[in-house]
Amino acid sequence: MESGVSANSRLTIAAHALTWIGLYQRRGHEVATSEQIATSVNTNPVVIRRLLAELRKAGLADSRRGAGAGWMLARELAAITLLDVYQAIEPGPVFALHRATPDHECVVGHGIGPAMTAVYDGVEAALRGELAKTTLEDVLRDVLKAA
Amino acid sequence: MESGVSANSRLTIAAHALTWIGLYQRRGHEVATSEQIATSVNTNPVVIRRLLAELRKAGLADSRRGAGAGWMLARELAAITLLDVYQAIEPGPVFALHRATPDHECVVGHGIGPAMTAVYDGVEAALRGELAKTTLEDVLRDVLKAA
DNA sequence: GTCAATGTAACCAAAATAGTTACATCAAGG
DNA sequence: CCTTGATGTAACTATTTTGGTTACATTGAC
Repeated sequence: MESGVSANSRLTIAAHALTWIGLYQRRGHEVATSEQIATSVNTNPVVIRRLLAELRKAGLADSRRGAGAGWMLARELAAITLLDVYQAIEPGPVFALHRATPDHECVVGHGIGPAMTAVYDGVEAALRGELAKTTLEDVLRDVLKAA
Repeated sequence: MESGVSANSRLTIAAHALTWIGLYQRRGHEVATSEQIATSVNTNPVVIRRLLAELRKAGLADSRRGAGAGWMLARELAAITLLDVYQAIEPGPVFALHRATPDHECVVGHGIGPAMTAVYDGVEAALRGELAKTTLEDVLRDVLKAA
């Protein structure tokens, strides 16, 4: 999973799930089930459980088992940024180097890796900085505004 | 190809190829063949030709056919930024929305798409801004410095 | 006309993500 | 203490994307 190519829709689904739980709790419910969330996301409950398990590991969500089981937030929506969510799902790098290692005898083949890595590090930093700007509270506000 | 999820290693390969051509031309050669480039990149010449064809469409590279055929730069390395290359290969978005459309009856399912799209637009803009900072001349300088 | 390269279609392989089924496990509450 | 409704997780399948390969028509300087 750590060598994956892209977070793809995982960040969208994760933000959707957490925002859903947050709104549901705000309406007075204790916990949300993976089935309820899956219905809103339009996917399989197992996909939600797997994703929420990763978010729990990162300290963003929590779950209860047994009767009256379900999911809850581990922090307020306002205390969770999209960067937190992004890092919780451990996406692979946005850009990858060569699949097969280039010819090290060649000057370009030898030096291109480090050169591009430096650039890609800057890109990832910019991406993270941008994601850090938005909290799930911001997302929920936008969501309710659109309704 | 325009609905792809990630540029992945394509930006790396494209930058590698163009830098290689630039250095080769700087050493007095007129054109570079896809086979020479493929050797340095360690891939199949067809992969290089396909990629360079996209770069040609974007006005970054040019090719000659017949005897003495091969590839050349359409602009100086210093006049090509990594953003130019990135846009030339038309990568899919870094983040995707839901694969299956979420439940529009649900408030969150209805509003989450636009909310996340706004965020993702900001991320893409930051990413592009970062890529625009580096030219292939910068890349070549780093490459030669590492040698 | 020869020949070495591009141009491009068609296909195959590999990797990652998403979706599905199945079932063990848990814990509240009767 | 046992029923019940949920989580936890493994195993499998399907889909998508990317990269690699083969094959062959086309080009144009010599």
